[in-house]
Amino acid sequence: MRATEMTPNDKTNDSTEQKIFDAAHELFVQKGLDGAKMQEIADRAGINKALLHYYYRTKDKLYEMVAKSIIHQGIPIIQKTIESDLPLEEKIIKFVDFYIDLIRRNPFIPLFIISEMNKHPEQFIEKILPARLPRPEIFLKQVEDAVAAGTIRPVNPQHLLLNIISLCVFPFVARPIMQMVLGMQKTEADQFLKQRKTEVTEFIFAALRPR
Amino acid sequence: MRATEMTPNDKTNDSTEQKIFDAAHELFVQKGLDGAKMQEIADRAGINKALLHYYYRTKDKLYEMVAKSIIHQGIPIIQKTIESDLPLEEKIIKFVDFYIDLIRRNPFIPLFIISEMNKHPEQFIEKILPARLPRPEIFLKQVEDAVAAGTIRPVNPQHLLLNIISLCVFPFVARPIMQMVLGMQKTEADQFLKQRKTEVTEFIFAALRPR
DNA sequence: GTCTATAACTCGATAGAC
DNA sequence: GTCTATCGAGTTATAGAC
Repeated sequence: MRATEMTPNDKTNDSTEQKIFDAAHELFVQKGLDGAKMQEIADRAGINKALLHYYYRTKDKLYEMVAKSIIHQGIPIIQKTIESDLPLEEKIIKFVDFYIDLIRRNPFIPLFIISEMNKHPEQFIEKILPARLPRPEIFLKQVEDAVAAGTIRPVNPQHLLLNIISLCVFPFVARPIMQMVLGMQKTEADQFLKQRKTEVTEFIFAALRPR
Repeated sequence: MRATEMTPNDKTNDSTEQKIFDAAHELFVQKGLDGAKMQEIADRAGINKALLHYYYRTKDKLYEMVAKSIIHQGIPIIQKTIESDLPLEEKIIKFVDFYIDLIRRNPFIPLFIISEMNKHPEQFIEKILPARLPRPEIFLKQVEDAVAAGTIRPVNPQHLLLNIISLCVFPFVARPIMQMVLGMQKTEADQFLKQRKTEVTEFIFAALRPR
């Protein structure tokens, strides 16, 4: 009953423990802690309900592991980019590029994080979030400097960061509504979201162009 | 047991029925259909669990009423603005203004809609969404015309609409994460979000300025 | 390690007194 | 209309055989 002993090659490990974890990952992301049922997780993993408890003891513990892995997966790449010492323009391009790629590969993760954090804030902050989150100070300073140097239009650095993230993340989070309002089918929406990278980058740079 | 007979002056009606509705509203918005419990709703309303069923028969029916009222509350104002024949510039200003006001008054609503729509899509589309959603065609056409006339930079109209909505909505949806990453306290975050209206408007117009 | 069976519990819903 | 008491379905969790 060692849930903590992760084998090195996570990806192609089809041990029972891993199968359970993968099934749980899928269902928790889709339905949240309350919506996902242990029976369904067991079914999807192709094993018996009792085994879930054998490997992970409780639903909460299983959830905790899944949520942690989700959070810890995306953070380093964001962190590396935002905290790097690349020049501002390059940094923005890279950030948008990596971030949208990351979300396209895991489109349900942002909504999972946001809504679970709203529903179970204590649990999330205490048990799941890492000690060290990406620190935006370097980026904010770079923006200030660029404003002072006149290479970009005067903007509040924090609002700018928030704008960039909003433009990257929100369309994926609100995808079902977007499809309805813009009258898109699934494939059209896929196509449309694929264009976001260039569209967002252009939009941001246009907004930063000094007068 | 008439849940449909809403008294005209909804707001200052502290009938039992209304108290239940308000408590349910608060909890469903916060925790969603699965997370909210009837016992908790009863407690918050200061009445007994049995009364919930007396007035609203089932949890699903109660949820349906709450969700409908939420959806139907915001739509007309969005619709009026986006479908109006105001000139493009004014329309964008008004849209951002109304939209951010609406969300500031009901900061949990967008996340509620998005996540419930993801978790219970059939129920939401069939029972809760109104027959007629806001139609963006007029707006999209206006953008095309403005691009053709050279009054704004060439942009894809659909992406522009999505950008505007993203900039308005996302910061409120992701507020807890924003607070953590930017290291803000509640009051600071309030203050910061208050600035979004002008910040977003400026950002959009800067991005649309023709070269 | 994996399964069947079942205990223990949560929660939505109902019965019935007042 | 409102309450107490309780039922019954669905879920998490455990016991125990293999």
